[in-house]
Amino acid sequence: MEGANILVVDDDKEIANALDKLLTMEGFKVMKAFNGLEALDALVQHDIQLILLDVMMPKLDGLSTTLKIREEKNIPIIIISAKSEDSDKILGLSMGADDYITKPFNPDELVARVKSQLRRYITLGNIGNVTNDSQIVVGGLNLNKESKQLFVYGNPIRLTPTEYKILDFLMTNAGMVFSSEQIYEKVWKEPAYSVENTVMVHIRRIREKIEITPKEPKYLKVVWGIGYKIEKL
Amino acid sequence: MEGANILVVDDDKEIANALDKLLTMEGFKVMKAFNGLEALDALVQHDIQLILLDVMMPKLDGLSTTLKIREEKNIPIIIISAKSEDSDKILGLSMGADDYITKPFNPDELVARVKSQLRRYITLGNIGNVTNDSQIVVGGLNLNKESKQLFVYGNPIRLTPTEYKILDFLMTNAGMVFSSEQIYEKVWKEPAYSVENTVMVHIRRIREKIEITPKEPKYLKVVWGIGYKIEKL
DNA sequence: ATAAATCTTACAAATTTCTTAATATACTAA
DNA sequence: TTAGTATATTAAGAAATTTGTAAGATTTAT
Repeated sequence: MEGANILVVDDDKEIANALDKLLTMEGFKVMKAFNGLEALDALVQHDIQLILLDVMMPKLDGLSTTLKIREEKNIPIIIISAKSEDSDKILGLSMGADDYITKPFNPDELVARVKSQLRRYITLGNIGNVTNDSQIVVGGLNLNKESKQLFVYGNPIRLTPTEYKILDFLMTNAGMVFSSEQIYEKVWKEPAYSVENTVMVHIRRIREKIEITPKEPKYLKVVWGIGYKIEKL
Repeated sequence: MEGANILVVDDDKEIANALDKLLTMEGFKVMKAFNGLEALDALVQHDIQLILLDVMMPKLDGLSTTLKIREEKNIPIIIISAKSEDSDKILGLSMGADDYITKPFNPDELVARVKSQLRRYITLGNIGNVTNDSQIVVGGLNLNKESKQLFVYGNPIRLTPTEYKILDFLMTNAGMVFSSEQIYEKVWKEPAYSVENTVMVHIRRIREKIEITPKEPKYLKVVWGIGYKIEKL
């Protein structure tokens, strides 16, 4: 955690400098940006592990910046703001921020919250360039495209290569429904001449692994909200 | 995220019930406990994804409970407390809590913070029982024991079962050096009768995968600081 | 009740992983 | 340097896993 790169974004240079000093003393490496655009730029240029983001800034404000960042990256964002009204906090958090601190803040509390966020981020093994699209979450399923690893409510499930490819396809197109031919052509990348039930069997095995309960909604046509259908469409 | 199990811990039953109602309305499943001991019990009994924890409670207070939980689990902990003094917040956060909310709280902000924590936790693919020692980091190697996934400088490497077991053993005992017999007995859990070079071959493949450079430090005796030695010890 | 769609099961083919063994290279000590 | 031992490499067959096929069972819709 020592040595983590923190980006401080605030148009008020005094505050930015104060934060810089504070965090540097704690052993972090600090970079500064003075508006949202600069922040976005810094993010692509450098390997940053946490962002402290002011709300009111010229060019691109903190909330919009948060939205932009979340399109790309998943790093912890702490919003710092003079607005202490609850509605602002809620707005900030719902836009993807991880914490919201109001000015004036207690320096020690800020440091504590920074460390808390970093601990979570780092503990979960995600320092680095984890972009948002490196994994797909649908319901209780979480497919990590990097490691080709599936989690079902947190429990790791070992997928065979084809099983992975099928789930990947279905999850990236969650909500849509496909015929087995469509799945076959997408996954095997070759025309499905005969209507074998190869895809079906794979689906069956996937269901078994992720424990689609075979009781209540018998005769399922989907895999947990992920489209799948055998008959022609 | 809908349907996540939340444990509410507060000895004040009115507050506990209010939180229950609030969170249930948001679509969460809520369980209640009325002191720290009950909370710890609930955690082993049920699959809980987030804890809301009061500080002042009989039997085992919130801070001590936080410490206890962190010995075992890594789930998000939000402390709710009447004490709004900064020192308390800092204490709570440094003990491993993920957020700290003071009473009286705005219900919407609380919900927003709960969702924020869950989003982070779930996004990172870790709903469930992620214990703190779920991964080992040695040098550029990062072995996730939960997902049995190896990362070499962030790049995921697919390990076969035996390769995983060997690396797991070597990395959990990083720094120590073992004979191939020792490794064999630990990993295969059966006595190494003959001195085959099975282990050696596996080590070879692991090295190949993690790209131990075969040039410079030729005739290696270690795998990146991880002990391994063939000759008898 | 019948037909179509979906599911289940079992087995054989294909592929991957593991073990063995034979051989090669590097180190160590006399 | 040379013999002896430790470590590496490679190849090939055995074992285990993954994949594809097909035949039959169940569910749904008509």
